[in-house]
Amino acid sequence: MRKYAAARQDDVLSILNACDRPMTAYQILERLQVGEPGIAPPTVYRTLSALTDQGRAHRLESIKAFVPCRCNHVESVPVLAICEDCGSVDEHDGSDLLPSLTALTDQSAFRAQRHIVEIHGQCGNCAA
Amino acid sequence: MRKYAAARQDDVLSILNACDRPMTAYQILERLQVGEPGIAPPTVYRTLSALTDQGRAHRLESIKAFVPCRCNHVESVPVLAICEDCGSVDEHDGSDLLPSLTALTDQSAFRAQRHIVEIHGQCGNCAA
DNA sequence: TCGAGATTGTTATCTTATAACATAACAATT
DNA sequence: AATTGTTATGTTATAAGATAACAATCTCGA
Repeated sequence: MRKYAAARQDDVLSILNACDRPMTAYQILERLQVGEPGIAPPTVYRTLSALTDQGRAHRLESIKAFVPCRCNHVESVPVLAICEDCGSVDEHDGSDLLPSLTALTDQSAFRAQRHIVEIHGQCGNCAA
Repeated sequence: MRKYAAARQDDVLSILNACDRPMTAYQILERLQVGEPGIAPPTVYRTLSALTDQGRAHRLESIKAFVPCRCNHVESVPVLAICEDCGSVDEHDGSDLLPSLTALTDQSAFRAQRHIVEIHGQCGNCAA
């Protein structure tokens, strides 16, 4: 009935990895409930929030969904390209953007902590 | 009872402009209902979606709120800096980011249509 | 004026997310 | 090992955000 956070995080991450599309919190919840019927939304949200804090998963703010991190969790600026046709998501390391971003925020002495960069469009397959 | 889209858009925009913080759709709804009690959520969402399509307002995806555009609606890449302490939002023209962003998406032949750049941190006042 | 098409209003509901509290585990001290 | 304080996890209920589906109204050309 009770499961430690780390184990649950691994479960959720493998659910995310088993899917080639971003998943919403409630889709993940459904999957978890197959094995553990009592799971409730806060458990999923807490787990997802731990995973995103660790950089092991990313939340796609603009579509309210989650993907596993495919970049070794090291980018300072994850860039997520979302295909509006097929729903696939591609992750890039956007560290190169940092100087330009800093130039902008320095204008107003803003101290940046977290960068969100999402791009909507068509992936290579769908645009072809 | 009935009001054309353009007029309603102006109403919503001046509500947004009268507020120095981002507003959620339901906060805007509340304000509208002062003068027009019958207004329902879909009206607000339709109006906001027209405004954001026109570039006259921006949606802050990461905090589910809206701000009026302060940049003459011309930037190809709006950059929104959100202060996590006071909630204020600063808008910048991120057109300079475009070359780097394009370099990333070109790797996978992704065709970008819309860029979302949001930065969380502390504004000049709060960081001081 | 009539009717097709577009716009706007309304109802109801769905999805997403979290507050608030309850319980269980762990750790430190005795 | 019992007591107590602290943190982690589970549970209930509901808040907040968003939209589908349909109804009413307007516009404008024939």
